[in-house]
Amino acid sequence: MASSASHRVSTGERLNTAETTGRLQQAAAARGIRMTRQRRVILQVMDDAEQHLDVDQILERAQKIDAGVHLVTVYRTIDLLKKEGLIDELDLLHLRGDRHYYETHGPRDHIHVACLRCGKVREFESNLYEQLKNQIARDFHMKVTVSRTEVGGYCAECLKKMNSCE
Amino acid sequence: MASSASHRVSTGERLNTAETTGRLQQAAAARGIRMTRQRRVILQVMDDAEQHLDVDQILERAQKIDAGVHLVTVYRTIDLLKKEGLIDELDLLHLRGDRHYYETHGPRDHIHVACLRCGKVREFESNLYEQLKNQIARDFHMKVTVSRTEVGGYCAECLKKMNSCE
DNA sequence: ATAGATGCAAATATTTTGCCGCCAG
DNA sequence: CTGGCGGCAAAATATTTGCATCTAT
Repeated sequence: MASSASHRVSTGERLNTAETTGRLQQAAAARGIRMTRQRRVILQVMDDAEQHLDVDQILERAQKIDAGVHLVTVYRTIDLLKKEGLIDELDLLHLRGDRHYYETHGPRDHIHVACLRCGKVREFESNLYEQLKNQIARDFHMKVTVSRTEVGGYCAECLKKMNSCE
Repeated sequence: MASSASHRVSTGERLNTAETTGRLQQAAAARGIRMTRQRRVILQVMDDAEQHLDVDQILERAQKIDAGVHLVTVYRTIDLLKKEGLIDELDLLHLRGDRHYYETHGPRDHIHVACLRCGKVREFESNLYEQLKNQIARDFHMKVTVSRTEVGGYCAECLKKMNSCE
């Protein structure tokens, strides 16, 4: 949908303190995933993303690094990474249509908390969440491998505005 | 679509102990939602559903009651109910493509727990979940209105099979 | 009476697939 | 070398919209 403006696009200048290759790239290499030019770019985009991205954003950023990256390849690479469990898929409660968002799978699960009015999305970690997943695993005797929690509501600022104006 | 057989479709004979009209229908009436023939049917389908349904399943069931229900109307009615907060939308971790599923918004939130191998989906309620949402509301000073948690993994049966065979 | 709902068809949006030439290992 | 990968176009899926007509209130 070519969002055009309002979003800062970092084309990858955030360097980690110790590494030139990001976590995703290393993880992929460790699993023996064939490393092509396009995949390297897409992995770098994901590694450098400061937040979840949708497919078009991934494509856009990838093409800034290397114009020869095709949308289809983004889809195929995302599929691969999803299957390998290296990235997570979100839809943020369909705040903006049925777009999907992706982010690297960090060491700890977090919850996405979205404001239904201003659209701001924040992340939340909690021991309670870990406990909850453990409870499910125990109660159902199952092995939990993925989980996704998205919470919507109205943030403090929007609540204030809604009270004063509306 | 349009699978002729194999699915039991209860065309609405499950009577509640005290009411003839389901909770959704009542809630909709209470909000002054204009009640058309089609909407009545769709609400009944949702009320009678023993589990989450996707759009095609809703259409299929609705048409068994009244053939003159159009897919577009199902979409529009779902939108309406979503906006009114009367139904919840799920995607069950995209287990089966990007289909969306809908269910009436019960008095208490529950978590959907899906087996990634056999596809079985179970529901889970927990006080921990309520606590978690409260924690988010407190920490962010926000009013939480919707939440969705979906957990995936391997159920006890599948774990057994995977150990013995594979 | 009339605002709002529905049906239908066509438009959009999103994701997947077939096929073939190309490249990493 | 060779099997997997990427590009391209086209298909498949999913959802939304314009408009004329109909209907609940």
